[in-house]
Amino acid sequence: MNTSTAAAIPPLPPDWPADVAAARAVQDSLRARVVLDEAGPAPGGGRVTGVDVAYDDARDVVAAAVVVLDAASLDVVEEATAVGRVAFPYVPGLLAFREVPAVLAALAALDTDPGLVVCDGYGVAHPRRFGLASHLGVLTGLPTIGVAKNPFTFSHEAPGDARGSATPLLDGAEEVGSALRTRAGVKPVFVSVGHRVTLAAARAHTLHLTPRYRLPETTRRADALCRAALREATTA
DNA sequence: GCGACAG
DNA sequence: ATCTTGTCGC
Repeated sequence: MNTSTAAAIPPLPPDWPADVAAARAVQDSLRARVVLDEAGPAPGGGRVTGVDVAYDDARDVVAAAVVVLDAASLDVVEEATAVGRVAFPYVPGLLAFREVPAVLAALAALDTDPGLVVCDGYGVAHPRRFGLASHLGVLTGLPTIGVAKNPFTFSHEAPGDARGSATPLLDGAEEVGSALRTRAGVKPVFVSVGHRVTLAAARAHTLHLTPRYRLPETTRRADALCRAALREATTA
C-alpha cells in the first residue's frame, strides 16, 4: 500500500480561461517571459524532475505526479502527487491548460528543489512558441524541457540509426526542436526547450536520462506514478 | 471547406 | 490521454 497522500488541486484562479480564445490570449501574453539565453543546469548533475498527468474524463478526475531524481544515479529522491477535477478539455496547442493546475499542485507538495523539470510534451515547439514545458517554466521559474513522443504538426528528417543522432524539428523553415534517437533503431523522441535551457543541453539531458529506454527515466517514473494515483483516486 | 493535431 | 489480447523477442 502507498501511505503517501495525494495533494488536492486548489481552486482555479478567477482569471482562468473559459474558452479556447481566452486560453490563446493567455499564451500570447505569457510567451514574452520565456527565457532562452541561459545555458541551464549541467547535464548529469543536480536533480532532474519528471512530471506527467493521467485522466479519467468520464469521472472528471485528473492525477499528476512529479518524481525527483538524482541526475547522476537516477535514483528517486522524492515523489509527490495531486488529484482533482479536470480544468480544461484537450485541444491541440492548449495542452498546458489541461495539465498545469495538477502539476503545480504536485510540485508544491515537494520538499526538494526540482532542479531541471522534464515534461511529457513540447516547449517552444508549439504553434505560438509556448507549449506545456515553457508554460510550466514561466509559472514556476524553473528550467524546463519538453520530450514528446510524437512530432505533432512539425516535420523532420529521420535521424541516423545510432543512439544520439539528431535532426532538426521544423516548423516550416524554423528549427523549433530536435528529433533525437535515444535508442538505436528505435523511433526518436522530440526534444524542445521549455525555459532557461539550451536546445543542445536539452538533448544532452535527454540522453543522460535514457541509458536503457526510449523515454527519459523521469517521464517513465512520473507516468507510472500518476497512473497509480489516478487508480487510487478512482477506486471506491 | 477538409484534414491534421503534444497528451 | 484512453479503450484493449495476444504475441513476438530478449
